[in-house]
Amino acid sequence: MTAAKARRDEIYRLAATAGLASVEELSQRFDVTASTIRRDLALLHEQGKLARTYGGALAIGAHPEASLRQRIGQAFEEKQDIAQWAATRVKPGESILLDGGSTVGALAHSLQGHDDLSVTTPALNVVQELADSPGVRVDCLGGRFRSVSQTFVGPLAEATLERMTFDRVFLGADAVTADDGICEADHSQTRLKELMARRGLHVYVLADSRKLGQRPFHAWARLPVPWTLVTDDGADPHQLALFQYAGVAVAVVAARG
Amino acid sequence: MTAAKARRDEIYRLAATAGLASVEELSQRFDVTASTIRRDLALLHEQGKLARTYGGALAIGAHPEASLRQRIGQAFEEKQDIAQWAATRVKPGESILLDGGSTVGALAHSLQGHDDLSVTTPALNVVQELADSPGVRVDCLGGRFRSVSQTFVGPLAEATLERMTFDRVFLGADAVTADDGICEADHSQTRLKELMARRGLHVYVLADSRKLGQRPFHAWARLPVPWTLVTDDGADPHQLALFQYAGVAVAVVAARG
DNA sequence: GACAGACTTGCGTGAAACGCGCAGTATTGT
DNA sequence: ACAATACTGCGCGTTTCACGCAAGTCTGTC
Repeated sequence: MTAAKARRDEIYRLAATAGLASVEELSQRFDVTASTIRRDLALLHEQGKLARTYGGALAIGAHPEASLRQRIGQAFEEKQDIAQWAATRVKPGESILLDGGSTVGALAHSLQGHDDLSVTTPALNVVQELADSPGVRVDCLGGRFRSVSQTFVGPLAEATLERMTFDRVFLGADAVTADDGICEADHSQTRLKELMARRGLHVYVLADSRKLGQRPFHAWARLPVPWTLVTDDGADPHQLALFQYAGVAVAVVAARG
Repeated sequence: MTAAKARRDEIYRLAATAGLASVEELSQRFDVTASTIRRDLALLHEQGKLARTYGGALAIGAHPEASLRQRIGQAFEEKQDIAQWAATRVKPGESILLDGGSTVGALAHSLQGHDDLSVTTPALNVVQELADSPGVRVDCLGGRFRSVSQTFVGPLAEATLERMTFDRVFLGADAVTADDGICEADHSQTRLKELMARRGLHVYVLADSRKLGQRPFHAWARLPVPWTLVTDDGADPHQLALFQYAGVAVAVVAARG
């Protein structure tokens, strides 16, 4: 197999896994020029294996929709790595609670095909990622729908949650600080997150490094220690120290996982 | 509905039908500049309704909503008429419960822009139809997700429902008979429908005429009379008489209403 | 081992498509 | 009637693209 063929196969595999791929990323990953990647994509496009987009390509097959949303945030690779680390925490037979957001969505994607797993979530993207995985039971919380985050919030969600507990809870965040916890745009969102955190034995917050120490909004969800921050190795060591000092367990996931 | 919204709906419909659409074609068809089309596509892309390609857009969700969209194709006009009649029943200030399925989905669409309305539903398509209507509060029941019907079912949905009542309940059906009620493929579905029917003052079953008297499956939801059957004027009079004899109110909607 | 032919790659060029901001117009809500 | 919002067209600079050319690589044969 020539290097070119191998690369095309790999591109196809990557695109099918992640849902989409960019010319830029691919050219860096394989250390070839964008021209070459474009020629590869054109070829794969002719073969009907993937669709061409502006600046990249899109898988046609199984899961275009949800994975597409993951890419909307920028730290795609980091989120993928964080998600994969988190997926290794989950053991068969467990009941877990998955929050919304693209990072947790990536985790849901990684959990496809897992066996004997109960997943509960207030997030539509999680539901759709896992809806057709036979070994995974998915229950969705109801409630008022927030279209910006594609999640359910409010009394209905909270009431449902109060009758459930979980082995592990995975939370997303718009931003997170050591002092104040998770930052969101909306109080209904933070309220639900606090409640979610109280319903689990182990609580993980999945946040790529650019979210650390940011304060873009003014609604906060405080989390009772101990909990675990999962982030990537682009994080500022000083920031991480702040979290550790506050009693938070920190897991740093190396890139290229 | 503004021209812009109508155009975007149409673009979405076109793309979903044809599979893809080009900026050039769309701009000619609607007689607007390419910029406008690009903005439309960007918006639809954000909403996750289609994927952007170089020079156009590509329909996605071949899997997730394909079954639903196929059924939308069937008896489309009739469903539209039935939905519009049903929408006139709904008064401001009411709380209503909307089931899943394409006919009730069409009703949800007709309710866009209504004022001071509380809608509860176990169906994803209803949620998404009404998510951005300011005057409509949408609450979704949680539960186990059935991807074929895009609805939530099971104990969680039932438990939530038991703490609510409604002015009007609008049910869909795979088929409906005067003797046995609503026919569905799945017992979890019929169970939920029975419960839904019990929570409302007025119960309507929206079913186009080809569903009347059919028995494609063997799970049945019995409904306590009185309830109202809403169908189109393609219905066999003998069938309608059977319903009336059983104590069911029958509303026949004339085509092109 | 040398050679020819097919394939692949990087680079440069011009064209196409893109996003963005601005200003004018239409629509909506009060 | 008025203000706020949404929409549209246009112009701008930028990004991505397709294509051609020359250099480099791989493959099979003599």
